[in-house]
Amino acid sequence: MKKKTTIYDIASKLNITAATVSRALNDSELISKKTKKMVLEAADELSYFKNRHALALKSGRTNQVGLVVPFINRHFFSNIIMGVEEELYPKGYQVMIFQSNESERKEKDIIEALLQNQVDGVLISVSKTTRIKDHFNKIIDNNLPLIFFDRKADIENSSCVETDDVLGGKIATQHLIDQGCSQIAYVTVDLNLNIYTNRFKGYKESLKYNGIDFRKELVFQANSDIASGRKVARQILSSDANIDAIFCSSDYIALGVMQELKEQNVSIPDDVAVVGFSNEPFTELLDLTLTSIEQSPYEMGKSAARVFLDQMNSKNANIEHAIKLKPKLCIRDSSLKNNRTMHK
Amino acid sequence: MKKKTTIYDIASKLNITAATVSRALNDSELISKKTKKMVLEAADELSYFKNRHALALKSGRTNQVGLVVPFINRHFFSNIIMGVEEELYPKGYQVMIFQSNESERKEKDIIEALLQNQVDGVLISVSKTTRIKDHFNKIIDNNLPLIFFDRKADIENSSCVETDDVLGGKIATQHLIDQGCSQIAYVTVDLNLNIYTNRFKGYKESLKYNGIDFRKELVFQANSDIASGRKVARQILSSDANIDAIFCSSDYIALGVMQELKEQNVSIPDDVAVVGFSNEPFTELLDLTLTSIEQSPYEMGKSAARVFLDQMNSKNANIEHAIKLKPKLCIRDSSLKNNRTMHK
DNA sequence: ATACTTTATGCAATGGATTGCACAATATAA
DNA sequence: TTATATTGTGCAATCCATTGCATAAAGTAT
Repeated sequence: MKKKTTIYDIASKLNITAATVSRALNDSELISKKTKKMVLEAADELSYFKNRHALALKSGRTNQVGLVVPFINRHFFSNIIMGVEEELYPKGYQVMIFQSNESERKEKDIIEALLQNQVDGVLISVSKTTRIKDHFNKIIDNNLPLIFFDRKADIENSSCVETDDVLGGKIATQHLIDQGCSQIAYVTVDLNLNIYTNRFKGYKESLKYNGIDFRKELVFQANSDIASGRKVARQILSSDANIDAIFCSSDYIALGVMQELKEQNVSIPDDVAVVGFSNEPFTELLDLTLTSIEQSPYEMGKSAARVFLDQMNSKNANIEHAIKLKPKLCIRDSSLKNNRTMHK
Repeated sequence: MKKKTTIYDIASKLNITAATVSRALNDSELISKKTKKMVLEAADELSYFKNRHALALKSGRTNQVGLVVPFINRHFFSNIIMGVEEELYPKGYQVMIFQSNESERKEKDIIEALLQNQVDGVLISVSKTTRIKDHFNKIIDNNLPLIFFDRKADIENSSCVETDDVLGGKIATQHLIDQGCSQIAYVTVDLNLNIYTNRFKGYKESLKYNGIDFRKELVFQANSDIASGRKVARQILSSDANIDAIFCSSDYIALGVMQELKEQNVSIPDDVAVVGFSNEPFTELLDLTLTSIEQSPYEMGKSAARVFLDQMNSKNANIEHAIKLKPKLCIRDSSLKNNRTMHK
């Protein structure tokens, strides 16, 4: 069982003090070149490396930030992680990644652990089930930057980075209208969640802007999965609503919808155009590629990381930032009507 | 700027010593119930939490493990992370996740950082570009468990968990043969990488086992992407090889192949059956779903985590484990011939 | 050669929690 | 009441690196 090498080991080997070794290792100008060289060589020989815990204990800073997401293995979140990492790693920060599994309990535990770790800040996307917010306030109480991304909680002195979902809803709807559609069904997920109410809002605003009446009977509800998409497609087809487009607030719903429409011999996009939301990787791998709204998770991660850095550098953890990222429309086959068709 | 609460703060508030506070917080039986209660209440009031760095410094243990993957946002790796996390989190370990970006340089840096963090062990999937292995030996030198998963390096006293790729190649090929195919084209990626040579080996072994001659001209090379898959499909179709199946060592190649075959009006699976490898999420989302080999990354993560725990518990970090996980065949439309067809 | 800089190093405290040993306080036995 | 357990706390060292202050050694000026 080999003991770890410390500066004391180096010091005693060279018959000098730990203080000198420490200074030499940190390239202090107080130390002669000769000694520095000696120390560096001895350090290498003994395969020494700094103990970050001793450093953290002494300095109170760790150069670590906590990053909490509901699930690591979702396309959206894993790309946010990428963005955060790539922004923070070059600045010397280590990113500690945790997943809450959408559990309030685990989220609390994680934040407790992060505080114990004395992290320099926390970036988090709130779990769906979280109702209390003591744990967030603890972060603020400790004077640490707290940055929410995608899903926020209402906490004073915190910052947030999110997608402009209203705009997302708008541009998707506008696109369908531009393609000549006017009877646009809307499929929403849980309207208790902010992101979905906002997308819905965008849909309605866009209709209004284009002078199209909003029809309540064109709004349907589903879960964010394929089976639910198929089911809602059947509902839509069997209703009297004579629709020419379906805007789904989730790509998985859109996929289910497309599968069902195809089976029922409804032609996409000519009979019915389809648009999804989130731009999941599969959207462009399908035979009939799916138009969708890109939320740029990678950019969101970078942006959140930059907000963190800002707050750190300005010494004032309390400046609040609120950033809304513009979503982008990715037009694909499911909604792009053939020009010849349009000219008829 | 609020200072962090320490046991000394609690101690002075209660006119007792830090030692007593420490014991009370750790529920030592040396401390009276009355004192414990006092301490617990004061701790809560001052919103105290332990400083993990002080703990780590004292004990030399951190209950943290390092997890290094090439990229976090790959389906395969993010699910490995899930597996590791779910196995280790309940045991009180924190998993520090890092990505090497397939860079040897970054991999080295990360391991240096992990050692500085005094992690209790390292789980890693080696970057493609890594040639040197000093950094791995440093881990072993420090007597820490080193567990490779999916991609290993040849390091003494380390363990590894990997997919039995030979078996994967075999079962995919056997399946195609069972479907009545005998002229099976094989598309490989870089044959310098272990996983691909092993899959190829499985393909050949299976042919032999079934008494089918291996034909060199049925082997093609491609990169693991869609465009490359389309290209290789064109090559295959324009060659004289009269094939009835294509086994691709990557799902992305298989997707490209299927797209191209469809465009050229080759019927799948009746004219040509197609099988991929890795069971990417999109395989079951396609119109024509793709048969593929599932490598169970989640299980791989769990398994790697268990190996780590084993090594920790046996006090002997040096026992080597070598685990091969059995891949599973996921049969879908791209290879499953209609029974009626088969009976003809 | 003496006084004064300049340069290089050492000493010792610090950060927060733990823990072996010592000791005080209380309880029990004689 | 005195001797002996038993129970509850305190003291002080430890883990490792940093850093203000003191001091020794070498160099320069007079």
